[in-house]
Amino acid sequence: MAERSSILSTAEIRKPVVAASAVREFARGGYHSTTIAAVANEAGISPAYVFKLFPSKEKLFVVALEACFAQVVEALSAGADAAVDQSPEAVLDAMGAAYSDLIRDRTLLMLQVHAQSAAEIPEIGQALRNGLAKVTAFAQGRSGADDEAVQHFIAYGQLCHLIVTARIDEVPESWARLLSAGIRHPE
Amino acid sequence: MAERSSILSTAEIRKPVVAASAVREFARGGYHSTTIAAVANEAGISPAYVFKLFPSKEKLFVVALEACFAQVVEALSAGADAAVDQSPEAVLDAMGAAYSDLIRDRTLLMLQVHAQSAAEIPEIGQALRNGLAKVTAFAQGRSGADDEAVQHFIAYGQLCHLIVTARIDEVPESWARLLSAGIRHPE
DNA sequence: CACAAGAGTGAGTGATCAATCACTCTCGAC
DNA sequence: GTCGAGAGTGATTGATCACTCACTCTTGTG
Repeated sequence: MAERSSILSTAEIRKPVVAASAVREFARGGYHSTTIAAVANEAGISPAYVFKLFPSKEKLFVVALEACFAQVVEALSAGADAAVDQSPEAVLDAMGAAYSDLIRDRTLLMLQVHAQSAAEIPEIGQALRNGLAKVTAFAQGRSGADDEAVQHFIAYGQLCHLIVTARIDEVPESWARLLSAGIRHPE
Repeated sequence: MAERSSILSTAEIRKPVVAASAVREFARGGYHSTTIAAVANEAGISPAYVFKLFPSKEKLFVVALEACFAQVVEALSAGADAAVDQSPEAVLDAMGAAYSDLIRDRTLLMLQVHAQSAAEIPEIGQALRNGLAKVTAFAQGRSGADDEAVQHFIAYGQLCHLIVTARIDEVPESWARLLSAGIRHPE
């Protein structure tokens, strides 16, 4: 086989791959009801090896959440670059559209919701705050919008999370259409 | 002892009491990591008797969530009655203040967040949609505000949930102050 | 008193799961 | 070729938990 293609051991190379599996599985089941065996299975390795790569389930969730927020910031950044013009309003708008695209498959959105629910676990709460700090600071710094506009951006992001997790966009009643108005839906 | 003080059996009388214990315990731990034993303990009965009163953990959670949303609507109603005037803006504003008061102790808010995380369980998802339908329809009907204002009301309620669950209001950094600006905090 | 019906529980049971351990296998360096 | 380090796993373990069952206790009624 090719020589070790860098200074990374194969274990170090595998970590992000397993983390990606963890993102998907934790997004499906949440922290408490997702098993290490499920993540291992998704990654094609044995459960025992997951614990060789990560010290605990908690830490694995934290790594998955960090990967999630990194992808979110990356998507916002790409969206901002593609804005029709670089005014604060246009950039925030483009970021919103990019986020809508990103969460089309629900995975990254669900993981954030599950993290919120598990935030009483100190390391998870801290990882959640770190992620939100990155997203909020990036949205403000990149767009140059004022505080109020950024707060509005995040608030409607949270509304979007509610709509998707509760599948409100599949409800035809008027209260549901009211909540979903102007929000892009998955699929 | 006094005669059966109505047509209700003592089991029927106990159900709402146990449901209130379930609200508190599920709010603390979420659906998956809260045990029936914890709820039973909080209610001062045996775990076995919880299953005499409710058929399953799932159903108990649903009943707790229904109780939660009933209290929310009740609080919004009382808040609306106390509005400085009955214009849509003033009524929505008063409802927001009443909601802030209601969730001061985090319990009802956390339960909603945990319900969102457990919404993949069909009965819980349905109960969540039912609760949101009641809250949204009530907010619109009672205030008479237009769709956009009601959507804004719910979106900022969700932002409030994020701030409280992640304890963002305890973070002194600027991104956190930006998100928390103008939102009332617990305690 | 007798007894029926409901209130309430103690002691399980079977399943599940995070975490561990003792192992085997591969492969590059000498 | 042999040695050692890292990759990777199967088999367990100890704990937890939803749910069940067989049982006792109480109380109101005839």
